[in-house]
Amino acid sequence: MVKLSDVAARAGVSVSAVSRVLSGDPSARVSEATRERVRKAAAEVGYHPNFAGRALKLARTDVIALIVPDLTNALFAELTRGVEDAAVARGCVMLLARSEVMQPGGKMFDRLVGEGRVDGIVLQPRDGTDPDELARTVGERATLVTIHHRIPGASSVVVPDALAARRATEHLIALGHRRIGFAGGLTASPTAQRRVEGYREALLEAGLPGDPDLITWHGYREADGEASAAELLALPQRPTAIVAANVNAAVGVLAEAQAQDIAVPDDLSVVAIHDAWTAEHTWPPLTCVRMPLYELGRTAVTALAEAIDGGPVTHRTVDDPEPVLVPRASTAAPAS
Amino acid sequence: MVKLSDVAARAGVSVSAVSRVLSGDPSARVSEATRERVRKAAAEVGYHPNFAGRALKLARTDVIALIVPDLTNALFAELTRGVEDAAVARGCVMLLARSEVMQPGGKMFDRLVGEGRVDGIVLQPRDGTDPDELARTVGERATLVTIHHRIPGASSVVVPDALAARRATEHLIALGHRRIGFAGGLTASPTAQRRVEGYREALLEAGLPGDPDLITWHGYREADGEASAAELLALPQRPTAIVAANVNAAVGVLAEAQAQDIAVPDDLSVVAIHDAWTAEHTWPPLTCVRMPLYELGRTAVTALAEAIDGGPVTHRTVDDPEPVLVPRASTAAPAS
DNA sequence: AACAATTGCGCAATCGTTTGATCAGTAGCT
DNA sequence: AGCTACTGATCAAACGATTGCGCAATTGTT
Repeated sequence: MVKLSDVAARAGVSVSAVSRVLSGDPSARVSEATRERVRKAAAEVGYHPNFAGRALKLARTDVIALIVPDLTNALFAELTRGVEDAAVARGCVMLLARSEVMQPGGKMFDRLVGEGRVDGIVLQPRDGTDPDELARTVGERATLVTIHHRIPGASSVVVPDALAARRATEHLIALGHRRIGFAGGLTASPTAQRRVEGYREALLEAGLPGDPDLITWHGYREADGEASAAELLALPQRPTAIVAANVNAAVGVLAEAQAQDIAVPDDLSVVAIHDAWTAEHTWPPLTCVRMPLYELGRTAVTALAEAIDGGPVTHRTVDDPEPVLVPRASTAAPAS
Repeated sequence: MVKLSDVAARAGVSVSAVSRVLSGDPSARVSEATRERVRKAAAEVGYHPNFAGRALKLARTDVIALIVPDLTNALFAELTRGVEDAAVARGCVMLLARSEVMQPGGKMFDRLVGEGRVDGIVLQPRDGTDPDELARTVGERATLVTIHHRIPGASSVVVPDALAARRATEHLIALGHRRIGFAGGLTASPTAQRRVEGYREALLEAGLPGDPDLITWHGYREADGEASAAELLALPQRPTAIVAANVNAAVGVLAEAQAQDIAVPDDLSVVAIHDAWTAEHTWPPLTCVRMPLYELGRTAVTALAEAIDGGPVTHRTVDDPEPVLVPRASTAAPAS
């Protein structure tokens, strides 16, 4: 591994000079001729600053961790890209981890923050995580930004959930649906709460009755979508359309409809909040409301960087671009 | 951040003694009484060894990187779990990256290995990567284990692709199919080559003719599966069953069949190589051949650890557990 | 021409950990 | 008592990069 002193020897200067030149210290007093020789020498031997030495001296690793509940979820693809792009733009490396193994309070989380392996963490808490307990276990030890959730003492970033649910519902209303079901996440999930709120607003505004039976709280996974659909389709007065709180749940809704021989979209329209490539390949392809997840990731990194630099705790909502409806084949006017 | 000297002061001993006790140095000559005091002090102040200091001294980070083409692919879930479990068992942290941003030869890859951020890398090359070029850009700079591919000079681990394809094909033959299509990956992909080989073996053994028209080479993504299905279903003598080289491609096959109003499994059976939770939620649920991807991940870490410790380059095939057929609803006896 | 200010660069301490060398004290042996 | 052998613990030198400070040499000022 080529080090600073190798470059220094080759350029015929001291290590300090090399360090200053290569790190671009503006207050460094080094002649342009020397700078040139140093840069040339560094390039020739292929110098890269040793990570450990640098981290030790600077007490900074330029690593940020992104912890999500489930890496395989297509929804995290956009988020991950956003976080990674923003991290790279700041010269950081992104360390990605599943929250299953990287539970706050867990051994691995301890290592991450306790051993000073990361400068900060972007965390999407799992559904059902208690915010207060999370705040307690993280405490002062790590710089944290949460997404989709707010916990005391940490910055957070969310997407306009209510607006997205509203757009989805409005789309169905515009098509002529009057009995619209909602397949939501867990009751405890603040995201789910915001979404059902948007759904209710849209109904209210259209002068439609809000039947509580039409709202289910199962969760965000396929199986949860199936359960929601089963519940809604068993209703004496079955809905003609369903807003699913998430693409995965929507896939479950489609599966349950298929299993019950209910044609989509002829007998049942389905619209999902969030978009992902998986939505294009279901049958029928899913109408979605696309959320600014890429920007969510970027914003989270911005918030994290500010917090690391000692900035105040902030709570942001990503509202650009707005949630937008992506019409596909799973929605149509009701049959009747 | 509490450090060694803090623990030492609290226990009333030198830092060296603390270091030796806590790192469990067997050759250390420290009395049991002192050991106890040190451990107690460390626990009381919540000591974690500083990552940077340790890495600097030991020239080892205990971080391994896993680089895959696409994080959102459900197939990587098992692999990732395997790598992570094995890494944790060795006291390592896993850094996960998309190969898109972490291309060997790219800036980020350079930082990873050049700055000494990782001890080694488990890499799944993207389809179409030239092995020789990969070997050249990585060179001596990083300890590497590739999965699914072999490149000169690096250890590798693969799964029994031929056997899996063979099991899938045998399943269809047992159901009574005689005209079986193959929706393969890219021709350049060695994985795809091995799979088509297994497919051919099964046909041969059953005494069925191997029609080259029945083999397509589009790729592993949904769209590729659709293209493969379109090609196969347009054949004058259409196959009654298709072996898809991968779950995602199989989803594409299902979508294309739906689009053409071809009923699965009544008019067309579909079996996918690999299993993933997504396969349970397609319509109809996909019959799959489950591959030992978790073990692939574990084995890759074992191979990497050996290579890091200076062991020889090895090439392994994970053959325990064997590929096993998971029957679901997408396969049945042919209609005729 | 004398002095101050500035430029260009190197010295050496520092970050936290590990580890070979060292040293004082005690026990064992003759 | 005199010697060796061992025990229990400390000292100090690394690892590689950063940075405040100091020291010449040069330039600028009067």
